[in-house]
Amino acid sequence: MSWRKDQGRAERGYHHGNLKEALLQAALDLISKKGPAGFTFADAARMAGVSPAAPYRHFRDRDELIASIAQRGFEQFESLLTQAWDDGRPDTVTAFERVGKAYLAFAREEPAFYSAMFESGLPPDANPTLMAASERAFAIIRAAAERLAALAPPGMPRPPAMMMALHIWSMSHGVASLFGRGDAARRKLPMSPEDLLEAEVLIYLRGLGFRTDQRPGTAAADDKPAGEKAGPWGKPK
Amino acid sequence: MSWRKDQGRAERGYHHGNLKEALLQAALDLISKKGPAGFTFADAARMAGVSPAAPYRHFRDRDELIASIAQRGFEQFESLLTQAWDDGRPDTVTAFERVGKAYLAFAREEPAFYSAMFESGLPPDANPTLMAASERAFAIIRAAAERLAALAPPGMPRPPAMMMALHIWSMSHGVASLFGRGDAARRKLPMSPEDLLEAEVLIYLRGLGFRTDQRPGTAAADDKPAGEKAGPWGKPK
DNA sequence: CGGCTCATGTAAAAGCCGTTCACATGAGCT
DNA sequence: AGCTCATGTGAACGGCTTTTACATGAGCCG
Repeated sequence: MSWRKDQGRAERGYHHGNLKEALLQAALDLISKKGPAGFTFADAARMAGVSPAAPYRHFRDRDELIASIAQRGFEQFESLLTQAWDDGRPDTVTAFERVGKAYLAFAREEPAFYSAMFESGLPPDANPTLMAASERAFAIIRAAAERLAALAPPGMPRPPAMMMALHIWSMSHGVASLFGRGDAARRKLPMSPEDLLEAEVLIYLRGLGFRTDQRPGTAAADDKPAGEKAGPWGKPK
Repeated sequence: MSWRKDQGRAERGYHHGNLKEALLQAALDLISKKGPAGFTFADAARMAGVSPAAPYRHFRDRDELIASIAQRGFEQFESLLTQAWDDGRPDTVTAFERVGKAYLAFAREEPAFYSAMFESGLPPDANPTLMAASERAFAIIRAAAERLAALAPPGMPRPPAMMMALHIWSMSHGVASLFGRGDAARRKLPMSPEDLLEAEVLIYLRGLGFRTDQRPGTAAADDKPAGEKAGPWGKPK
């Protein structure tokens, strides 16, 4: 936390100087505490130390603020996924799993962003730039699926890469939204969401012909027989 | 639509006679139109033709109304899933897929229920009876997973049935909540959500050692070699 | 430096919603 | 017939969203 005049409380001229940013920050705080429904425009204004009408100089209405947050969320999300994917290093499957973990980490650590992005109830077609940001983030998953598809054993029937990407996305989102957030969490689970998703993805990949019992440092050496070993699921704890 | 005094408009004594039910109906209408956030208590009262204070004779507050709807939703959901599962007839895998389709059908055809159940932002621990209803619905999926697990080829590593159930649930919920509702739908898709989920589940099951290229009328005959055939994905349309 | 202008903030008000409270009504029982 | 209590009403409070007219002062131009 480090704006110029802290918390907008004390000496602050007629003009705030950084209100737009302050409102976005305040909204993030409030959404993470009370969900996107519980957040109010007036609260954000109060938290920034301005009158309830001030935010309208920066956002057409409450929805536009939420959309801005969602947009910013998708950008951070894209950057996080890009980093996790790391262009498929050290090997495709490892990187792919890292993407799944990054997905859950984002949902867990940035619940406010995640809610704004996926649970705000905004019409996705209304905001072209928002939809574009969302698609850029999905493009990472899609690119990863593409690489994965190219690597799948031949002779197996194989779905289009787009479909694989959608599958992975739906698994990740399903786990995240049912079990993802620790704080105002949804349901209780005999294991961590991360473990749940990892096992799910590994089984799915095995269904595509990948051998997932263990992975070497590089993709090239990845061709041992299917294992009779432990599998991706630990003890239920 | 068939209450006693239609729409509460015309001659209606001081007492409504069926207000609780009318409010639930009205709320369902409104939620399906504007989402659980856009729904207002006052609107429901107006639609039932009573004063804004009347609903408080039947629900402690707005949240309790939504919780009632979620509860009712879980009950219908449970009944639908039970019917779809049909105790595993004619064979386990077929019945299992039917459950997945029923899941999506519910999300699509009862978006108001689905929203109230999964997207209302209600604290799930606050309503013990609601949570119980939710768990009864999940128990169907869990029972189906149990049967499926028993059928999985031995020699394969196999996750606990509970985990399988959670996997299936997360896939279904992920697809439903990302692509499920046709009306105020979320994202565009090159295929139907049903096809997407079916392929996803089939690949997952194959990852557990099931042969899913084609299914016979009964589970007993289900032991042909893995197919090199078309697979669960059609043309992308 | 003086003055203009326009982005940015304020105050006030209208309209809506959730919620509460005292009060009205009349359905059903005795 | 009369009582009672569940059910509905009206009015009121505070809070939220959004609009409108007005205030402020930062940045620019001469």
